[in-house]
Amino acid sequence: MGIMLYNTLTRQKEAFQPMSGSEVKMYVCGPTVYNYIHIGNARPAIVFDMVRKYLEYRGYNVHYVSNFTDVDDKIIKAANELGEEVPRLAERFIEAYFEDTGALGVDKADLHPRVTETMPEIISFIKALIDKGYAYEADGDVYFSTRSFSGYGKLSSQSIQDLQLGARIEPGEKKKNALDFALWKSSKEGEIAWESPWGSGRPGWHIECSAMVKKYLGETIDIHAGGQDLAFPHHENEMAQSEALNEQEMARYWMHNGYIQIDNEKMSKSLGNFVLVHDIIQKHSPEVIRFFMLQAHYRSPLNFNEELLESAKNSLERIQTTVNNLKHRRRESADFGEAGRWKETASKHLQRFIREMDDDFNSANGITVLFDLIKTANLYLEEKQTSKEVLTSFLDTIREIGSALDIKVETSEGMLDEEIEALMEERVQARKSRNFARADEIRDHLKEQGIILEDTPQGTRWKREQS
RNA sequence: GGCGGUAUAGCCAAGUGGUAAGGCACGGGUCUGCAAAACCCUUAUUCCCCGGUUCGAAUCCGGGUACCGCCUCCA
Repeated sequence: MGIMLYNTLTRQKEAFQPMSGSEVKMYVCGPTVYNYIHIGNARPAIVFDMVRKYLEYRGYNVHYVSNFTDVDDKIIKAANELGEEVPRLAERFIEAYFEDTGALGVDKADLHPRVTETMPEIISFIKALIDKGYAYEADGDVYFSTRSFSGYGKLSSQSIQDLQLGARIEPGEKKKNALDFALWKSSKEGEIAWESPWGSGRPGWHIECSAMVKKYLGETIDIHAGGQDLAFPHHENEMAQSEALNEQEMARYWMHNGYIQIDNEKMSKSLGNFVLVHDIIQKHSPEVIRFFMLQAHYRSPLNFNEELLESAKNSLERIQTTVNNLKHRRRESADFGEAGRWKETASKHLQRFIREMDDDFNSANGITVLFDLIKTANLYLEEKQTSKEVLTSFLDTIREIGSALDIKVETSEGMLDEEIEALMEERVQARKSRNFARADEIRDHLKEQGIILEDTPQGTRWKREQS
């Protein structure tokens, strides 16, 4: 049946059908780089990375572009406060972004265009909008005239009249209509600026994405994604600009992820509950954070706090433990019993996983299937005789699902050093001679070093304790 | 005021007409030299409330309530 996805534009699930065969053009709005990213920024990074990887898993070739807003009011403000040059500050936080999202298992996009490197395209985009009568200059600023674009409001399903009520004109703005928005802003004395036909200034916020999408992916793309709050005004405005100029649909599918809350409250500076990824990964492993995020559907609101992370850690460990136990059993057991009724089990689970994920990237249900498989594998491990073939099918399937979601289903084994191996051997002898005091002493000693021993009918297995 | 989202066990979270997935935590049991891991049992007669439609609703309709978000360059 193929992939179904929820399209914000039509407010329903639709069959996913890219424009050209298996090629998918996907654009995700990236961060404004003036600080470390917080946990709310991490969600779109993670969920759309998941979407991308799942599409690839399903055989699509994804062209993935995500921008950096590396010049805007907030960056200028932050730079002033720190007494740092804008480009240096932006560069610093771009590096931090890659570091943080990389830890969370987010792959780099194929391209990460920056505003400052897209200036010629932005300027000609604006010029073309003025020429077509969709934008006007006012004293060095350029505004998009929302009234001139008939489709304005269709993404957020609001009428111009309703929007008008909430809109206002800030002091100093020279727009004709409160709903108009800046394409180009003239610079103040001493501010970082670029030359343009309207004098020196910098781009407005929304125009960069329109220019970048067109430059790097084309006039129409398949998927345009971002946080829910970007739907209005950011995406609405992007869409208006692009469709006014190109006279064709900007994106076929619009995807928006739900918000993250901290203890059921909005994360905001005034509440002082900002959680930076940079900080939280000092205390909780980034793999757990990714797993936690994917345990909820991407469009649902998601509450975040450390207890929830702790619980997610235990859940993930259940998977890792089973993988470890499967590996141990396959290694230690000389059994090659009949596969029997277990033979098809893993592949059936894999089919279920695909069915769930095909339904609007429901990673929550995908992970449930993984747990069902874990349960089945654990039951199989209770059998006296196990077949290597079945053990391998369980292991391979768990790994396949793990890699489709890019969650960490197995812990790194590392090498045991000689001292530890010697102690384990000594303990085997101690247990044989029923010297349990010594055996327990060794087990406790190793536990202090993060090595956990478990005795099974197939011998002693070990695993490293997770941080 | 306009637009939108969410309300399911102690906690998290699936489930859009067919009789409540899964995970975490808790309790009991099996296994074990003891543990650990695992398995088994137990844990929501019920899905925010009130009406309605239906043979049948957490799921559809009407009306409420609560919380959250957007309309303020905040993902």
